Amino acid sequence: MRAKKTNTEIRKEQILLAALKIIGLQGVNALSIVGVAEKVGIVPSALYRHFSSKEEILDGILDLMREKVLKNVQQARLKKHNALARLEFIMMRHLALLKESRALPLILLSDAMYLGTSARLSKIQEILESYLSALSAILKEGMEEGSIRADIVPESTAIMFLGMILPAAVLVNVQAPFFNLESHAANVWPAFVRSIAVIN
Amino acid sequence: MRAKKTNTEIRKEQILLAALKIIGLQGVNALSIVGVAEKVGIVPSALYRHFSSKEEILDGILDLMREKVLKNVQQARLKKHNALARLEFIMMRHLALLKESRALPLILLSDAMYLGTSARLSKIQEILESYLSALSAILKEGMEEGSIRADIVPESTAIMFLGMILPAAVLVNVQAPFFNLESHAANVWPAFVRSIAVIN
DNA sequence: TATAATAGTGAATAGCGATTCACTATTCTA
DNA sequence: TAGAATAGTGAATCGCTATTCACTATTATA
Repeated sequence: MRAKKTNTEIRKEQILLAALKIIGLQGVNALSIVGVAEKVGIVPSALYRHFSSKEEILDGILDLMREKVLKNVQQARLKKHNALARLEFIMMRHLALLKESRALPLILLSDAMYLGTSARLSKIQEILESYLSALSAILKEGMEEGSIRADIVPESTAIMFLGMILPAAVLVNVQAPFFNLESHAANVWPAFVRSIAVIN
Repeated sequence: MRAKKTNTEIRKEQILLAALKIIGLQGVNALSIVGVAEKVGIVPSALYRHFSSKEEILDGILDLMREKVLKNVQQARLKKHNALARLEFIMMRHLALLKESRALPLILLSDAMYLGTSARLSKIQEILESYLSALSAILKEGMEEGSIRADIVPESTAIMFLGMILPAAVLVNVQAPFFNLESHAANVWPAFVRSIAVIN
């Protein structure tokens, strides 16, 4: 049966979401045009009405990811009002993101992603850099506030912050249901605080 | 011209090393039988005299990686005699490993790896688990020694330790020559120590 | 409502990559 | 040194996947 004719804007969204689901379940390499089309409910060739190539779909997914990640950072700024609270908020949100879909880490870690066009590599660079520099900015503010030690290196500390999330992502992938994100967060956060906070 | 007839044991090694180089340069997905055969200097079909399938090559590579990683841990036990020194040694060795070849992280993070056979998934689980439990063991010893705080959770701390290395691996891949592993180590290690060491 | 624009279809193509196989050359060993 | 193993070769196959295209159905618009 023929699929209902649907506006490109909507189909584009559907396609990206379908692709995201597939990636979350089976990784970037398992992403195929046929698979995506099936999930959307159209025929593979119809997909080319909305995206001119598979590459373009991957680019679109990266844009989605950028939004999700940076939105968390903005939210932290709005909802929390000191450096440590903001960082904790971001950490919790990111771990939650992991639970919701494994797609994000699979994408950022996939060789398929940064071995494609060089345009895609720079897109990934940009996402990582803006994320890390947002973290650095929060850290610097904390240093000025006096809540964060003056002798840390913000850039490296931002990477350590990532270090609470990335390994969790890997373990979620590998140990599947046995790895407990909540207790990971509960154990790891105080240790991180200890290494950067000023002692009262 | 015909390749010299060479003993299987030697060829197996050559094949695994060639595969490793390709992975380090271009990722797991770029690994092809043709590519490996070319690098070894034989014809693709000849490869099947030594490995019955591509899967078997991937398995072989995992075994290599297990050795490399666990050797570092053993060396640490031999050469250093307290928990913190051992951990620092392992960290430095692993960062050095990253410089030598980007293959290891690309393998452990590749969806291609753990979306293959379930046998391979359990192999990866085993490597990760034995690595993490070796770290935990060192941490526990440190707690008994009195050099490491009694209120940390060894298992989570082991994951945080990984958190110094994994993000570095990603940044090496993404930012290529601009990311400085040495200064990363220099900045990150004292912060880690601060979060786990007993203050004198 | 006529018609232009838009979206969907199915068949065909093209290329790549893993694997098989019959055959040949080389090495080992009895 | 003869013959059995062993390793290498090139051609062929097979399946998978992205992409194209001519055609059709549907929607929007003038």
